[in-house]
Amino acid sequence: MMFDSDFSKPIVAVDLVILTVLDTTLHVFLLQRSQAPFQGLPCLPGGFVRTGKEGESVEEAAWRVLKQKTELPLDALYLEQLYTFGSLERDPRDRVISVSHLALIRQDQARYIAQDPLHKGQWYDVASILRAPPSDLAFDHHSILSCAHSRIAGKLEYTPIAFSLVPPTFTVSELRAVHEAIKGQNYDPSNFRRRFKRQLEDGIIELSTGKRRTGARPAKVYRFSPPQK
Amino acid sequence: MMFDSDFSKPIVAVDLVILTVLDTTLHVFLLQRSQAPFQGLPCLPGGFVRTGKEGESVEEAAWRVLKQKTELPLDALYLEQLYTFGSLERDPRDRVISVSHLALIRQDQARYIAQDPLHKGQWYDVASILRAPPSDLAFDHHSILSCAHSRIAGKLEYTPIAFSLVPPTFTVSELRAVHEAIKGQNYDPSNFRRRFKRQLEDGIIELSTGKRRTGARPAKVYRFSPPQK
DNA sequence: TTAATAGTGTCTCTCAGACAATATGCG
DNA sequence: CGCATATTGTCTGAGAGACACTATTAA
Repeated sequence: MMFDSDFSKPIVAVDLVILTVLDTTLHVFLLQRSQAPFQGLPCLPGGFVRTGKEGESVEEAAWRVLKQKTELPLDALYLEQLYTFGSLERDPRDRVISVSHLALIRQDQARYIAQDPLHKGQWYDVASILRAPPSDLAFDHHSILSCAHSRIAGKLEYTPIAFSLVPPTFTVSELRAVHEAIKGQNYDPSNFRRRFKRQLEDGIIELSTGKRRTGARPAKVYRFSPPQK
Repeated sequence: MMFDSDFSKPIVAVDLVILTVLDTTLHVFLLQRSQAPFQGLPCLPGGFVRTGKEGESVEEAAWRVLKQKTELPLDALYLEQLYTFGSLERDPRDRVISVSHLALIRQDQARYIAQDPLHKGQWYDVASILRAPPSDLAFDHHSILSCAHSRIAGKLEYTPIAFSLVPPTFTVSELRAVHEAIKGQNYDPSNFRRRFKRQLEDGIIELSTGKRRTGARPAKVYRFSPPQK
């Protein structure tokens, strides 16, 4: 029977594009490959999907890899599936199909990433990497990163995805800075504020207490409204 | 070495959501399962991704399955990857991860689907199936279909995806009928025409020759502008 | 002639971009 | 005080929805 043949069994992996906004620019978390192929090159954190008795779903695999390779606080993390990369030559060793994922983490939580001495995890500027030759990253990870960047830039327009990249309370400027980091362009503070206010009226956001100073003048602090019952 | 272990090898399949607009409503092409599990239930056409010497990419697998299970004219077909379904229980027999795809075919080409006597391929009304219990389709194919429907409805707003569902030349009404079939709602003919005209001015569409009668009065016929050099 | 669709025009509302103007805190 | 950012307000143009109105054909 077809199911017993190894013929139909490539390896399935998950790869993670973990993004955060550091110092007004979008950054991605990459490890350094400790062995061939692509030894020494940066690569996305990834791992194989487990099957058999200890089997896990693809989504569970993504969470597990996140936990094992980053030590990030999982409850502060946004995760969604991105795209499945399945070309024949993407791994020179063996046939590997990779289900890529997009993960978002707030700047104030991004520090907790483990500094695994073997892999030397590190945050890289996304724009620089995307400008550089694809071969600066291992495997087809340049394509995956590019795909992730397109996805988040697109979703920014019509979903509250930016909220995953900002602290629990935030000023209008802070939220705007996140948008600017992702889109790589500046927004008019006045016009951005107007869109922001609509979300306030819609009950998506609400005023918090206190003020915070990012620029010259302290600004009002907001938070996301708790989910409606 | 990790790569030799069967531990990391689920089966990878592709499943196809093939959509067309028949008689003003959105339809999906389904086969009837000839054996257990889910014997007799409708299911999406699918197949396993080949590895090894005759290996193929995930995308190639999708095209191959399309060819083998439908006999549709491939050059008249739009295809894009949708989402990867990877829960543990989605196939009761074995661990199968499915990379689902969305395919679109014009009504006038949709007739050529093979009537494989074993599987009884057939077009089903999408809205009815989505309204019915998920268990009316085999496996998790109800979820996959639902995902495909969301995708095409979303893309309709900001991409020229509807052009894949209309003949090479078409009237404004015909294009509008496609939009209405996908969204399940009617559009004001006047307002729809205005959006259409903008695409004309932008050079996306151009006037063709002749007229065509769908309603009482023959209408002008348009076509997509050939891609810019 | 009439029914039905093709096609045009208008009014209003929302929203985005550009940009002027005022407010407030810090050094 | 004076600078930088916060915050408010105004003007304009693009585009969507509602809807009135005219044009053209088949029956």
